Amino acid sequence: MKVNLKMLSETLGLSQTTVSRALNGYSDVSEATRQRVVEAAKQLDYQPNPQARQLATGRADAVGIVYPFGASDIGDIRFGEVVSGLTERLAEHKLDLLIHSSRPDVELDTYRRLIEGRRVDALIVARTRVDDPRIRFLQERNFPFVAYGRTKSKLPYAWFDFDNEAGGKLAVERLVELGHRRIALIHAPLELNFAMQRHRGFVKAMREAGIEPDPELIAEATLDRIGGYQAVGRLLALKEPPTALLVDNNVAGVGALRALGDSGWKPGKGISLMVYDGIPSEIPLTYKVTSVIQPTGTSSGHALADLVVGVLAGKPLETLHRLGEPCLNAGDTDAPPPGAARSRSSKSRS
Amino acid sequence: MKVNLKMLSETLGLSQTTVSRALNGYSDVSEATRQRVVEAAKQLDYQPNPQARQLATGRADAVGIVYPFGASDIGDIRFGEVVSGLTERLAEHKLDLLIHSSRPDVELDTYRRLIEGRRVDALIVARTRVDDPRIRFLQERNFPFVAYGRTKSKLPYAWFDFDNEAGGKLAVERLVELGHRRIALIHAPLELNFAMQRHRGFVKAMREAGIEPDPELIAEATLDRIGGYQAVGRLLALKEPPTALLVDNNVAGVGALRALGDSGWKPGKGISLMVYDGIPSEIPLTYKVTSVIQPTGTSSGHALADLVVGVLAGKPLETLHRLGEPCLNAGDTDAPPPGAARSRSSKSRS
DNA sequence: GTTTACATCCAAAGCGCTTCGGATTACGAT
DNA sequence: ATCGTAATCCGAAGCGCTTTGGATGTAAAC
Repeated sequence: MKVNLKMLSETLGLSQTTVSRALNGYSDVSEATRQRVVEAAKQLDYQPNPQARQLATGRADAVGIVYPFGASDIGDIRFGEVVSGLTERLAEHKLDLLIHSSRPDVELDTYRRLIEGRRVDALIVARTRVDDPRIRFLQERNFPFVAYGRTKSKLPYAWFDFDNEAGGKLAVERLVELGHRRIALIHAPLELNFAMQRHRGFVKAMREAGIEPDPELIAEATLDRIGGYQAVGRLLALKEPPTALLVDNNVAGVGALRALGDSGWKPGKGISLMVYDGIPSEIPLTYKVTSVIQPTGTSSGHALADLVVGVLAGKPLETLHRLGEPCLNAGDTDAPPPGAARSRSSKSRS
Repeated sequence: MKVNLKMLSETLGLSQTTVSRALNGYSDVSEATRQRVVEAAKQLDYQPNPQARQLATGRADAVGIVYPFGASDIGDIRFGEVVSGLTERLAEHKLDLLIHSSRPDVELDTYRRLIEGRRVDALIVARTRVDDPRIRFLQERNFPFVAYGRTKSKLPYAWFDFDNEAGGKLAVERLVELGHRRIALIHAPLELNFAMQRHRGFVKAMREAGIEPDPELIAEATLDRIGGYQAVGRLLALKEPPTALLVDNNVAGVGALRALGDSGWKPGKGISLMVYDGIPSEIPLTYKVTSVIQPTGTSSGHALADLVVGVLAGKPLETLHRLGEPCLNAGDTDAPPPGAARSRSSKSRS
């Protein structure tokens, strides 16, 4: 038989009020009784009924995330890790994660249902777009949320994102250290926030290195394998092809890798390759692609959870921003430009 | 201001009882009033408070799934799809999906928390093991659950699984049609349920085709890329190597593919390759690997959801089994055995 | 005209928890 | 003695819904 507050309080000879307050850490119950209560609760294996508590407090003790229906492309590889870190950290705050999926066209309906049905206290908006209707929707109703990725918005909101500009800079610096000057960027469409930021980081870093980026070497590629494949084809066909390649996402990166392979390229020789986010680990078996990687999915999940907790605690939104620091993950696809002295790269600072 | 049952019933001039019963489809309210009620509810945008309802009914209107913490290997690629299909179908029954993650060593604690905290009405046990403590745990407490994958258990339980034997048969039949007789199987450790079943299907199908499987051609491989890579190496080193290769999972399959590539193999020539589950679509760009594939993740999700609903409805567990039918997905890695007439394969029935 | 049987509707009692607004006691301060 | 204060504790009123056990009215059965 499930024990409830009433039973617990009766066996203790206390009122429900006191027991409840003792358990919830109120200050108007003596330390002695609190001990007794806690002890008895453990003894009887008392577990408060969440629904009753939620009804009384008006909270839902859950946060929601809407999963893009049927998605299995970019980001998915990491999604599991994010969920993992998220639920782990949320659990520490007694929050559950409610996951829903919906097709993009009815996404807002799903949001509406979750909000108006009071099933969640906050939402996490994944895969933000540059101009994101979901965020506008939530801001209009003043519903707590955390954005996973930034977006254009005048109003303050909590977000977690990667420092995409810094990542571009890391990549360029490394390639320049290797001796490259004709560095190409293959980037996703610039309406995507991350693409825009990475592009900006690339250009800025190039200029800081004293190299004016050659427009010819900046290739837009659709966010799929074919895009990367074709972009490499175009770049290799130039009269003066690049000596190094930076791909701003791993999906196009796979295509780029394949295109290089088809052209007889071998890792470590000829063109130097660097991919943002890292090629999914299943692919290269015999060598590793050098990449600019983000914090792990798990730590992103933790960060998101912390932000959610902050939002729910009513902290000012301006303070609720986290920027994940990218880092360089050296692989086997670094290569000096043709004719360069190898010494350049070995002199490089870590 | 959020409208509740009381307000709704007052504006209608009816009792809360009647309104509630009207909304919940009881038969003791006239069709006329039901119409009025439904209409008014829509008008006022009435949304019942789930917590209150749950408190009153004792249900949680949610099902839980425990996600293996930090997992990013096998199955993950599909996991998103499964979740997607699951939440979609569950939503039709007004059930939410609660997702938790936990490290394997504290998995049972997570289960206990979810159950005793009454946060969920049922659980989905993913990635079943042959002897699964989680299932024993749930059966002991008589808590509703659906297993995603079968397990050893005397007691009846609801499960969804693939017809792994049938899949092995499909594969073998196809290879035999192509003219192969020296067919190798690379399989995961047999303590894994799926591996055992697929192995059994392979052997059975071979015998039905009149071929006694050569133990030399059955290679166990660890469930990772290296395992597949090494297994292929061993097989190719035989005095009489196989002319066709069947890999029972896509993780080892990637390794096998790489091993073949390193040996100078080209798809469609030399060894015929077939992989269970299909190589993740990111990998081969210029050709497709022939594979035995399962129903999509989404449809698995649907099936799981249906089973959950069945369990909650109290249907006899013996009736709550679903077997996903595998099918052959023709790719470019089919190849006739050396010296065989091509006509064999073209004569094959679809 | 009285019964029986439906068909409709409703009052009130929970579900198990939180919390507001006191009550009670003890004790040094006045 | 009396008062003020602080420290503890508790009664009772919800939170918003479902559900039991009738009440009421009406039409068919006797």
